[in-house]
Amino acid sequence: MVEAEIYRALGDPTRLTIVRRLAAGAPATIGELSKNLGISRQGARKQLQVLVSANVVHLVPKGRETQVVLDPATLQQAREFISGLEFQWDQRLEALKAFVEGDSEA
Amino acid sequence: MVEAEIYRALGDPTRLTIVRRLAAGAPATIGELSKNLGISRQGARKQLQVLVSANVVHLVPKGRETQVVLDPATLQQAREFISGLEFQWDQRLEALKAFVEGDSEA
DNA sequence: CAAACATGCAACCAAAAAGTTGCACGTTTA
DNA sequence: TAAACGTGCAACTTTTTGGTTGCATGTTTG
Repeated sequence: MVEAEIYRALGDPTRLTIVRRLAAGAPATIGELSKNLGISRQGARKQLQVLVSANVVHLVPKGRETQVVLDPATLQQAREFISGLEFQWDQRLEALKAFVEGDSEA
Repeated sequence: MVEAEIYRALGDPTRLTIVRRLAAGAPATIGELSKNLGISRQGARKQLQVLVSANVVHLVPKGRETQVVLDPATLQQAREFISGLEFQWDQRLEALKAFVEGDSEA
């Protein structure tokens, strides 16, 4: 069961920016990621925590700084769930089309 | 540019339930979709509006009732954006792996 | 036409979210 | 070891969100 939590985590401009930067290979310590988001470091940290709670990201403490790492499995899960919706939907359209075109053709 | 709005729309249990039902081929009038969500019809309508604003769904008025239809293009966009993130991330890991294993091998 | 139906809309409320400030604390490094 | 650095955490404020109730309005149908 895919949780709405995953999408909720991605559903905020600040958090999506963070995820984009991580995927693009940006620095990756909490401090670095917190820069240029237009909010305070503590504010950014709270957003980061939302991503952590949704397992979109996880934290790896190293000495005095903490590395932020993307969790590809969660992204995959989110993507596959959407694929599933699309698949079901397509099937419905196919069925409808067949019906309209004359399912019971001579 | 993919908007966080799409994910925000999916990021709520009630709204995700609505989307799931639509994809699965459930009835599809506002009234039908509003049932069994554990909230009032008006409450459900507000959630539906969020999906409409994010283009996850669109409404087709027919007489006194209104049909709710999934917008597959939006789902596709959401899925492809995630694919893009995964792709970038994979590339980074590949590059890192190559480097660690000895990029400059004799 | 009147009743039943499907829906829209605004006002209001409580809870959650987004962000801030202030301060504490372990880790490097000069 | 003192200062600088990277972080964590709690208290607080302001918006946003999720939900409700009440009522108005167009649409079918008996």
